[in-house]
Amino acid sequence: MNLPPLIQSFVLHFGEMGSRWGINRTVGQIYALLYVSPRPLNADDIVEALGVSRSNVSMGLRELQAWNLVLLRHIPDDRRDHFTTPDDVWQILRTLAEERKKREVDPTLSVLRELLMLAPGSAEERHAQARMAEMHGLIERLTTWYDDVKRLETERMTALLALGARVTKLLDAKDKVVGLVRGRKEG
Amino acid sequence: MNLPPLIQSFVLHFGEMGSRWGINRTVGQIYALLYVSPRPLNADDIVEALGVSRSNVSMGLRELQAWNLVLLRHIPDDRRDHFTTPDDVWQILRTLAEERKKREVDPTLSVLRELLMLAPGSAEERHAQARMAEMHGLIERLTTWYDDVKRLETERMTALLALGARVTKLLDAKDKVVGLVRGRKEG
DNA sequence: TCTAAATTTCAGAAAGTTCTGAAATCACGG
DNA sequence: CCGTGATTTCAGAACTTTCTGAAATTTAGA
Repeated sequence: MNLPPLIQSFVLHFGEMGSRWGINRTVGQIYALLYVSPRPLNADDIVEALGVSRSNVSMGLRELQAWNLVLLRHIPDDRRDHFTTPDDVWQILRTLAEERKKREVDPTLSVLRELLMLAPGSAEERHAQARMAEMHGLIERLTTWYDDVKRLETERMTALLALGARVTKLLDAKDKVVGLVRGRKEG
Repeated sequence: MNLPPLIQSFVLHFGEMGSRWGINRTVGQIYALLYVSPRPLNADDIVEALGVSRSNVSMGLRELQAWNLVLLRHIPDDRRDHFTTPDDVWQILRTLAEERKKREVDPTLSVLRELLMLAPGSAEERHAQARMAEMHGLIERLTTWYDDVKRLETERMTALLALGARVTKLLDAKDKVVGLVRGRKEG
């Protein structure tokens, strides 16, 4: 590996965290490298920077493309494929959330739905099904909320984040106003 | 493995998903089994239900305890340790979020902070640092929001979820009211 | 304190994954 | 439609993780 110290530390950290994030070391390193690079890199640039085999880089880029985390760019007068990460970190976050949901949540949701359709054959199975229903309900609420919120523009998203838990104060205020209006109409 | 079909499907699914969630097959299966079980189980119950070795169950339970995902219970007149999962699925979700943050996010946040303190040695490093700053800013916003929201009681949490993206309408309404009040005071 | 059941530890076997170099395939310019 | 360079595929080597059975340790009651 042959990189400026600051970048090397960042790349190595992403490599180490890779396994916790469900990707392998090389994939993590490739992503990190592309993320901080000021210009698109081709596969050989990555081979040289990280000191791994050409084929490993090829497989890593393939996986990152499957995750929609890198973009293929073409440089004029250069046949080779070049890669970057999207500039907008919010967009990256959205992509990451979307892909993780697809891989880590959706399959479970669909298994739960299937199992909840079956008739329980015993008290034990009836209890199990009740627990599955609780889990299904929770996940469904969360994903519905997520589907809703993911469509917000970045600006509204940040406004929401900045509000934090104070959002519930707003909720209380709304309830009060609604109460007043009702009172006036009905009274 | 010797389980009613409905429960077996659930347990097998959790085993398969385990690797995507950063836990191993046995750990996933143990958790699933405890989650749907109507009463606390001891290690031998789990060995029998899942058909894995006693020591493997011991290690799995150990890991689940490290994740705070199972509770140790004692049954009167029985020396053996028994295990359950918490009843409240919201509590489970909170625990899961907390643990994942601790393992998957916090280390990166602290590495980013460190690297942002260093003086860049070149234009390349300066650019890299700017990218790291963007990432750091995003993660910090998100974790601050999370720290804020995780303290909400379940009821308020569900209210917030139910509102979904409509929460931003509320935000607009608030801005309008604030504007009105300001206008009155100043005008 | 002693005993026996319960639990944990640990070294090595089994299983799974990541990585490489060599060969195959692809695709562009002539 | 050929030659060259870019890219992908793939079998097996290297490495990592998971799992087991045996031995060691812990624990609760006699």
